[in-house]
Amino acid sequence: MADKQDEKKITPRSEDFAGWYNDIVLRAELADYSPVRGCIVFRPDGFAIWEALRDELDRRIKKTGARNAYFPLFIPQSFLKKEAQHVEGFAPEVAVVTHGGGKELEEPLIVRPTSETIINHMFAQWIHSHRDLPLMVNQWCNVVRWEMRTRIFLRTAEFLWQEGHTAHATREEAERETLTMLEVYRKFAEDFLAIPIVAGRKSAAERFPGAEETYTIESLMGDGRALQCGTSHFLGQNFSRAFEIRFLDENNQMVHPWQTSWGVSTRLLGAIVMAHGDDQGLRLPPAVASTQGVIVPIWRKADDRDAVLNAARAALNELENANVRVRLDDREGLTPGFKYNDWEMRGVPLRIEIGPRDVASGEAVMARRDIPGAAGKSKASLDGIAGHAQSMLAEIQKNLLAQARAAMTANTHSVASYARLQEQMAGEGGGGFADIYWCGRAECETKIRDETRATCRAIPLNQSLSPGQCVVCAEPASERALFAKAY
RNA sequence: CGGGGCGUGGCGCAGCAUGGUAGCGCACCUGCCUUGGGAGCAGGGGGUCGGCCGUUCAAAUCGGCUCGCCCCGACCA
Repeated sequence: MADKQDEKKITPRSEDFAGWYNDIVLRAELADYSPVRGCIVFRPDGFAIWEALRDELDRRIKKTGARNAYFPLFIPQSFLKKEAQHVEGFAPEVAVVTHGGGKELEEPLIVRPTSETIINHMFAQWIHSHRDLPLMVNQWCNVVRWEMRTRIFLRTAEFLWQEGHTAHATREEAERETLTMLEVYRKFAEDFLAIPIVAGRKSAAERFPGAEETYTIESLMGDGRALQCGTSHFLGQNFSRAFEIRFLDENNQMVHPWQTSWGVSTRLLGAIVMAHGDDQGLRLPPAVASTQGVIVPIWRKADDRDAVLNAARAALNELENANVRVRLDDREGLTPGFKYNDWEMRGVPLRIEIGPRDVASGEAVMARRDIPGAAGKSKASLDGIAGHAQSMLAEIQKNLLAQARAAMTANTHSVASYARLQEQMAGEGGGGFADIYWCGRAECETKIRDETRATCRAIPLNQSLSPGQCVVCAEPASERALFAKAY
């Protein structure tokens, strides 16, 4: 019997984080492996999360003034080579199409790993005057990067994302745009995905190939490893020079525009799983859950059945009318216990249990996914159930962020010596964030990486600290940086 | 590419040392009975053991080769 139970359970998070993560993704039917190495299938429950996330972010992006467009999947190979750092960064992981229509192509096509090159090629033809600026486009698409090692959602050979590309008349305006989008991402991650974020600058080593500055929203997962959840790049004039984008400014001078690009990907699905999941399975923030609440009817005797189901349907109706995304699990032949476990695995934020006792008392049992076990159960009157559910969902949304933030805070350590840093990063698995003074030099960063496997995740914005000494070389350091082992 | 693990019904595994023609749990189908934390009983269907070659009267089991997957590392969103 114990064996039967164990088989149904997922790998405990504390025992094997990677195994736990894979179990949840597969068992909650978010995604499945595909016949193609490194590529995954997004199953309906997983894709629904992406759709919810995409719809919300799309609204927020459009509010900043960007509009959606679509550029081709294939890019002439020569385009990649136009920007020196860019080609160096991406060439090794690019898929190349050499044949089409039964013939070898005159010039091979690459499958986009990102679209700076082809978009800027088009920008060069669309931008002639300062009146054409700013030009702000965004596209939702797939990209391909031939990664050596893949992890479901976190790093797949093909992934879905949005990439925004903008061109501006002045450096200042482009820099402002970079930070505006970083803030859009930060708020989106925290308010919608309930994932706590550190917003900061990347070190030169971690910068996007071709960018002058890269900013990141970084988070910490349950195993103490950091995950880059989104990036916003200030490209300077690197691409506008490489692709000869020029315009006449107000002074009749021919100049290159200043540019940005920014993106988030389906990696965020992995972030949701890792930031919120527990040993029972997935825990979805109500905002992204396609099913926010599930009603489980319970009856013993046949004559209870109708009364229970009637009450359940009435509740369903009221909740639907209040725009709560709810469903009734009236599957026959399954015990309530099975259904509880099933919906908990799938991450549904709120469960509403209605049995004969509840019908008699005009109540329902509300079970919150964010608080496991009996502690998360309470009663609510069936009359006005929608209001109860809505306020409870709002609390769950807030609480998931609070829980994740508490975990991140508990795993962030201010470290004053190199020995302490090594200690924190020792052993397998993550070590959380090490908040250190760093002089900013690549030598010290490399030393840390080589000796602890931690890398610079972010140099947090808005620091108001007095200068200190680099934990590695003891030279003066004007800023603190967060180092961690990363996904 | 280096290290580790693994390929046997849909899933998880046993069988392999001492070769004899495949078994268990879950899931599935039918019926009865059940439903407040992963129900029970009975009866069913489904695999030729990743692939190839070899040894043998006989291979899931022995030998060789090969393909694939997962995990850890280097690369990266």
